[in-house]
Amino acid sequence: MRKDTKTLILNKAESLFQGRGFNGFSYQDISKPLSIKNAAIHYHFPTKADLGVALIERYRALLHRKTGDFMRNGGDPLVQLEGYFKFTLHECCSEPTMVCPIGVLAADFYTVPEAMRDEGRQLVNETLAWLTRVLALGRDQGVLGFKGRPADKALEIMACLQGARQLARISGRDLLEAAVAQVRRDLNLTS
Amino acid sequence: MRKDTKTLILNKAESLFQGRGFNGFSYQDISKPLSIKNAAIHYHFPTKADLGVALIERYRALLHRKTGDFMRNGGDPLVQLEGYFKFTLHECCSEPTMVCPIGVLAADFYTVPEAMRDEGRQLVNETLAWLTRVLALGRDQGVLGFKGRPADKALEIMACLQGARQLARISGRDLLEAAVAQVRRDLNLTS
DNA sequence: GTCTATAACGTGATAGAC
DNA sequence: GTCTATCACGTTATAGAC
Repeated sequence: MRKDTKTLILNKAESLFQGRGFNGFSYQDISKPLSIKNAAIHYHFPTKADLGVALIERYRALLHRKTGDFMRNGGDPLVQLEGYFKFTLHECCSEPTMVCPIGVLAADFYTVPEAMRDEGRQLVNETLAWLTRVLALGRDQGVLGFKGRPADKALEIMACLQGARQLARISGRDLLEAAVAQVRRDLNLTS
Repeated sequence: MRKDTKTLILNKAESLFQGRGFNGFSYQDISKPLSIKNAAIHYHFPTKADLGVALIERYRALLHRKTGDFMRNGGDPLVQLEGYFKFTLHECCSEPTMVCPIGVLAADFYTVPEAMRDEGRQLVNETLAWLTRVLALGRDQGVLGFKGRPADKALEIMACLQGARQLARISGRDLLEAAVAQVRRDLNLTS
């Protein structure tokens, strides 16, 4: 079950990226625990910018896969919304003390290569567009209740989950679950 | 109208901190535009940790002053809520492209000295407690409508504003205003 | 593909003159 | 309170052997 070095580097870099920010880790932080040398990292990712872009690209691909999975489940908007909440709570980050890639990207935005910024913009826009469709469908079917345009509600929900993860990191991880519960309450979702 | 060097350093550091994160700027980034030397910064703030703590402390004091001002306006919960929205939209950051101190702190949390983390925890807890009181009062008076406990709604609102600022930075600044508008809509606030 | 060795630079920090 | 000069270290990155 061993993986190739490139994947091991990406995995380690990902947890460092989400744990300490793009400027909060160095090549040494990756190479030492993997028992390799810095030069090996440079072979796979010539510059740190290349590594950063690869990280965002991989996360974006993961999200594509996930929203695709949600969609495949009969297209039921409730199932899709549940999938999104579950992803946010348990899959978007390897540990509860991590910050999701979008949060890291936002904080380090102007210190990061333009290619990473581009990836981030697409990530945000795609997620908002997907969530807007889910909400519109749910309200049309009468299984979701909210005021205003679906696009605005989608923005509010995504922002809330995004911000809740920040607050949870600073002040206690249960804040994330409490925020999701309140979002569900607002949408007239029981259970 | 000239200010003392210590304040000038703090001002410059603040915009760098909110613009690039705690690990995204150096003493040179402060000293060069101010036409002073690095050693002058070390005189006022012996270590970068001291500078970071001073930044959070100052922001926390600003927020205390603001929530005090809100309270003084007759204690009307609507006025207080408006003040909070206005602060978030226009006063919490010097420019719309900045990230608020809490967002920066969350991203850099584990790379930052413990004293800064402590300040951050108090900042979050105090703000949530204040907002909870405002919401409870507003619902008791019948001028605000929401489901669930005031503490959960306060968390949701604060998280939403926090996250909206992130998304706005990545994908366009109008997202922040749109998110606030939706929060107001949810609370049955017209205008 | 991974290594050793090294370059070129920026970093936070300190000592001591003025 | 601010300066010059300097330190010890970590950083990203490259060249070339294996």
